[in-house]
Amino acid sequence: MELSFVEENYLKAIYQLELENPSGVSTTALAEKTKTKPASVSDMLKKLAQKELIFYKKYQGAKLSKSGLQAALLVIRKHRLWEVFLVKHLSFAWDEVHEVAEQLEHIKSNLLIKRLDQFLGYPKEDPHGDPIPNENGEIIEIPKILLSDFTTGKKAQISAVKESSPLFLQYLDKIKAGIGSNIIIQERIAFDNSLEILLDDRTLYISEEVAKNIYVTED
Amino acid sequence: MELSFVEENYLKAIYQLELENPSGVSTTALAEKTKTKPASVSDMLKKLAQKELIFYKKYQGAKLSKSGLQAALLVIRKHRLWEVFLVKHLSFAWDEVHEVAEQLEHIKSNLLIKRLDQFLGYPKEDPHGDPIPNENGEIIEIPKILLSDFTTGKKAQISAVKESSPLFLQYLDKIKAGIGSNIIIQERIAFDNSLEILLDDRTLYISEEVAKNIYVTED
DNA sequence: ATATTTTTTTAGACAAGCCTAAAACTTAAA
DNA sequence: TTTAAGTTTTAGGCTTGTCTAAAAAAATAT
Ligand SMILES: [Mn+2]
Ligand SMILES: [Mn+2]
Ligand SMILES: [Mn+2]
Ligand SMILES: [Mn+2]
Repeated sequence: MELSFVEENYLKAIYQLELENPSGVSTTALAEKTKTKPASVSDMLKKLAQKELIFYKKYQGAKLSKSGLQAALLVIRKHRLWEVFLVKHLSFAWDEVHEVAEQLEHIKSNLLIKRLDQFLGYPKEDPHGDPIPNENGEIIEIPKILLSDFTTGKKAQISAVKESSPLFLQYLDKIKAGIGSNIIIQERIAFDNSLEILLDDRTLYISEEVAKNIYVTED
Repeated sequence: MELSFVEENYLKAIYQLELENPSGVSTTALAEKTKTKPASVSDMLKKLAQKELIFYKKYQGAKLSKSGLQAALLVIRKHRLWEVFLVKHLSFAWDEVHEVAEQLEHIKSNLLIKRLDQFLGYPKEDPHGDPIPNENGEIIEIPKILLSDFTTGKKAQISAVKESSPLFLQYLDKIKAGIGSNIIIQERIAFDNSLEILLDDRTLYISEEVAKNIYVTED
């Protein structure tokens, strides 16, 4: 079944929201994510349900079906492969890729994505540390812990970022925090939940907001 | 001014038809090229004229304005750069690239196209021998002679193809004719205007139809 | 349990691009 | 020069995806 640009974006948005809220995705949340109004979302949910891409009963939120999930993951696969291409081969910074990848992810050509994957050397992760689904739409979600939830004193590495807005990523560049950086929480400041951290042997302070958008894996 | 996907395609189509018919492009020709109906073209011409991308008076055909020409050439630039990328880096055959490039040409990002150009080493021509416009939308149309119009007995090289459908390009692959191949017309067969040619030292026969879709430059 | 607030859906409209059928204009033929 | 044929435009409609306003349902508070 041939999906439109817009349908693909809705499926992707449902996938992302379902990760945070596995019980079902609400109309308002989806409207916010897709930058539309709830009324528009209602229309689209009806349409996607009719195409059996989602499970949906009035007033009860939406969930991806098998085929909807597959479609969403193939779009995400393309998005992330293009991000790798832009960073590795066109010297884009990691905060510059998302907007372009939002367009490139809708290009329809199986050959293209196959050859791109090959050209890139079958990468497993995108520049933000997110896993790249395989050609069957299967993904291995790596267990990630938010830095804000991590144990004080233990060694860890930055494995991904939750937020990937240019402003946030530029801030991380500024403090020289990237995927793979070593990190230890030295102290939690009770006053504002900010953290004193050791980042690749440099001591610095980061806000709770920042810590809530960095994923780490134990070393 | 932000152009839609569809508007970009119309401008490109007008550009291509204007090359063959500099006096102005007819509604029916444009409908054929864009695979729409003349009625739809009339609507769009009105819209493009209103945006000052074309000159257009009812019943009198269309011509690109300065800004319309620029816009068309920037789309063509992107199309051709992507074709080079697909052939040189993703090992696409020259008959497989056009369809994908039709999609990629509409991706909007100045940075992307700049970096792609750099990555490719600032190519001057696409895989079909067509010149790539520069970043200002300027193009140097190389003087090309159709093989069917070329002098018998003179040495020449294949410099471009007019038609670039997969079927035609696959036929050229089959007879091992590519951009840069050496070619001499040995004899014109009066009966059907077919040609006996010497192609890189092999003698073979090609139809008039084929000869009308190959451009050569004198050696 | 009832009332109030919030969320979701429906109703009705609109823009972009497309279509068919009919009218208007242009060109070619008689 | 009138008629016929071909081309182009207009009129009216359709689809996709969006919106605002109003109605309906669900969640929350009294
Ligand atoms: Mn992204
Ligand atoms: Mn990413
Ligand atoms: Mn092409
Ligand atoms: Mn080409």
